[in-house]
Amino acid sequence: MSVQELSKAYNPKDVEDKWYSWWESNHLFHGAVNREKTPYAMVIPPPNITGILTMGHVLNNTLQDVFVRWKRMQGFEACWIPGTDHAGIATQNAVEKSLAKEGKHRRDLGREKFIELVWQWRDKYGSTIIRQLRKLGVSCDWERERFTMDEGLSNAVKEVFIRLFDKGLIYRGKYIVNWCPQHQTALSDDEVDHTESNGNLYYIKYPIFGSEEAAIVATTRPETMLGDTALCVHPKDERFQHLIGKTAVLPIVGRKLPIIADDYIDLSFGTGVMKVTPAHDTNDFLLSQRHDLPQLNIFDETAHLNASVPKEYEGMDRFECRTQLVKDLEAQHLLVKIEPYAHNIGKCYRCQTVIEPWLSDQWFVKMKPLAAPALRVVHEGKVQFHPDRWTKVYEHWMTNIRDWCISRQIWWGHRIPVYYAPDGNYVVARNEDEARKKLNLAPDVPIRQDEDVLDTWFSSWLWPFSTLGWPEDNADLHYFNPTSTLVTAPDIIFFWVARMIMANMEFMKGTPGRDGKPRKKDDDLIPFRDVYFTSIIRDEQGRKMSKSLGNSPDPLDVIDQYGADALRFTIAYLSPLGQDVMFSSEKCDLGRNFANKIWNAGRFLLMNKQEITGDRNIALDTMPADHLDLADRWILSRLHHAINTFNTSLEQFHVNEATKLLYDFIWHDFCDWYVEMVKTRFYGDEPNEAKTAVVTRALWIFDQALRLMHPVMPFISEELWQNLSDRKGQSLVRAAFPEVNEQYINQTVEDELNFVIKIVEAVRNIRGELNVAPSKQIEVHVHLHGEFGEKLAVNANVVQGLLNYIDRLCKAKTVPTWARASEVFERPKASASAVIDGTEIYVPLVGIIDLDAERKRLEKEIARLKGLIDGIGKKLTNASFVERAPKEVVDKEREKQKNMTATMEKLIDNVNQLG
RNA sequence: GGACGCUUAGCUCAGCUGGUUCAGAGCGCCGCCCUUACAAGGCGGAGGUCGUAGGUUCGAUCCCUACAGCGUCCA
Repeated sequence: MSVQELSKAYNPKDVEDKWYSWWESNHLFHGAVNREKTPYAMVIPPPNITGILTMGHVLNNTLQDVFVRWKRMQGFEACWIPGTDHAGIATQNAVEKSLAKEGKHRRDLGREKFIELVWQWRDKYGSTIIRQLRKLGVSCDWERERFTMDEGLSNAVKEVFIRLFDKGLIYRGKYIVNWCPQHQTALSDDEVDHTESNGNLYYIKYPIFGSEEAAIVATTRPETMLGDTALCVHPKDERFQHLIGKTAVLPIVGRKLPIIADDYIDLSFGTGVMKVTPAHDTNDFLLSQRHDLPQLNIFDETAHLNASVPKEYEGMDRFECRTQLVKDLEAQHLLVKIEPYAHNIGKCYRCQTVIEPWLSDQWFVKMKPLAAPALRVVHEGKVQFHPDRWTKVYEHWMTNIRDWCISRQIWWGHRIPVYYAPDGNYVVARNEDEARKKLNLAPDVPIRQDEDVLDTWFSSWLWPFSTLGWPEDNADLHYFNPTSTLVTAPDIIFFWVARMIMANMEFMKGTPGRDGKPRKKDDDLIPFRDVYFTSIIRDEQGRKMSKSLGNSPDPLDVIDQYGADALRFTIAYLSPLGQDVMFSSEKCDLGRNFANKIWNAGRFLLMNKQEITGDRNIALDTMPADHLDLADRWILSRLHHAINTFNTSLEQFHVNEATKLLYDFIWHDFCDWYVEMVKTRFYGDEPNEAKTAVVTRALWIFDQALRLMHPVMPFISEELWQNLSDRKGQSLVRAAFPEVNEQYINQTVEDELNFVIKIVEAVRNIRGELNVAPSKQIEVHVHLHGEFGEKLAVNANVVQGLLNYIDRLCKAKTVPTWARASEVFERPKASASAVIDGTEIYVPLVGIIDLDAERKRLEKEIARLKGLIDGIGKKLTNASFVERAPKEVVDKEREKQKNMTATMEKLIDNVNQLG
């Protein structure tokens, strides 16, 4: 492997696709039952087939990949199951839209033909996002890819419906849905656009039965009064205590309405008396359930008034009716006033028709019994949320859980497995034959399957086990479920996370676990142990990234421009646990520059390997332990710190910390200091055998660094790793992750090298501040004093080694002087100076030095020290500090005071010496 | 209206359960350098009374309370 192959700048395009297809074709991401290993499984939050890759997906999937690659390298049997979700309404809309272009409606085709068309659409466009994910480098087990409409997953859905139905947990009932009278379908909440619009607030008189009094009610939708079945006030509202329990008379209609009390009422809105229209307002509907009120539907599916209203309004359009009704109320002097009022109106996001909350027949799941165990496992910490605060949100929702409306009036999705006989009897069955048997129907009697399909979430809540083959019993399911970590966005904590916990706990009961025995305990029934809630990606102005704003950069463009590793690194670096992220593609400079730095560090080491060893292949299995010096021991100590911190950070789900650590370790410790120090030895006069040890060790450490960074930056790390040594077909994907060896962590060594670093920085500061040209060779007198100076001074060889480093890093010639009694020390004239941990350095610069500049520089430092010393002095003269603070703290302050004072005094001497 | 989160350098953010010369990093800015890995780079430097007001403590960016601003979820 020759260095000529490495270009001067890193070019991700040369390496990314190449390695990805190599990894994939070698099945390196595949996980399989392996009793020797502990499984680490994850399921992907299935993106929907209409989607394209967004920055949210980038964050989410980068994090998952970091975790799964890390665990895989640590020797776990890692398995990350990918797949997609059929997204009922969104997909149906996409296909209907293209049909509309041909001037057709789905009803023109009929259900079967239409669904065929959706499948064609799915085959054509449904894998876009999956292809895009590969560009990001994610190590999904593609051999296990699933789709929520697959046969297996469809069977799971059917099985679950039947089991819940048989258990009495699924029922049919009335529910308010978002109804689009134009499309004549229910819409999900997120398909309704809420826009502020200017309407009116109508104040209407409702006479109290058997009294002269009237209650005044404010409403934005007077026409719905025809469906009123009660009036409601707040139980603590003093104004209306006397009305509670009485009866009001509905104007125009004459129906008697009970007056009830409920603390749902907003005391400050309108008059404080609310009309209750259960069939046409969601909150009123819930109120009617609590108070057992009738629910009167006054609209048909096109939002025209039906037969349950007085004859003169029947057949009217809802808005026409409003106008007429207002006129009629006015005529009867029942209209008090009309005020302009701005409020939110829900409109169909496709046709902008005003949504009608509409009462209709729907299927429900009873949630309370399912919620109890799911609440318990989170409460007891068996499933842990990160950040932890989501636990509270979850508990609140779960304790107030409502039944789940699972039916949708669309065609694309899992059709509800309910069959009706002509007499209206119905059964739940896996297919028509079974239904006939259950209903006891002859083959020639017509039978009808329910028209509705199930909510898409009704298939995705089964994801952690349906993807593993359930309801078929198999080893994968036993081994990989429960999975380990789920990474997802917090906005679907209720839709998805909570329901997965419920489903897993309900349906895994009795399934054999890892030990082969039927599962009973909560620990075996949970779907995952940890849930990581990701940040929300915003643009630089803090707005959510959204399709309609068009403010989201296309991740593929970003990858094209910066490389996948740079994007991954940057997004991980920018995403603290639980905080939103302000992203813009320019921020990927950070990751790209880092990748380039890594690349060039590798290039440099390879060049020197070639130079020193004559391009011999070097095995990097073990750390060469010969010819170690302080710098070597230092970088080893730093490396093992880094491994330790990386692991701890990821264990705590602090991915951004792990990422920062990589950056600091590689850029600063390794490149800025270690590599610069190693150059001294590469270009020095040590025997070649020693140089070989040095370069091999540097390569070995770099090899460790590549392993460390691989979970975050898989492409560049693999490329360099392959170049470092002959890997004989092995991949970094499955190489061993570095392990901490405490032996290498050595604080004394770090302190000693930090002493050298501080000297170098002091000399550089002198050069910079006094404008000494970088090319100018200078002399540095180092007068070894103080803790480190005196310790180091014991061994002249060690001192010389360190001074060589200083020479190289400062472009200087150091002159050591010893602070021994026997040595007479003469301070060099006209020198710039500094004091580091008691050791003094002098840079004699006759003729170059600007004495005023040096005086200013020293005085600034003296002033800084004086400020610190004064601060400490104040503390130490404070009797209560000395008495109450722990002794170590007080001692430390005394020590600091002593050292700083000594340093300051030396500097003052130096200023005086300048003349 | 309820719950939660955030506010630190010009910008984006670290600071992980009060005390390390604690006030930091990256970008941007200023100065000097194409020094034989890297100008996507190196070296040096200037920028902040840690949102406001109180409180606890010997000691507060950190803990408590209130307030202001921003944001999310629920109603």
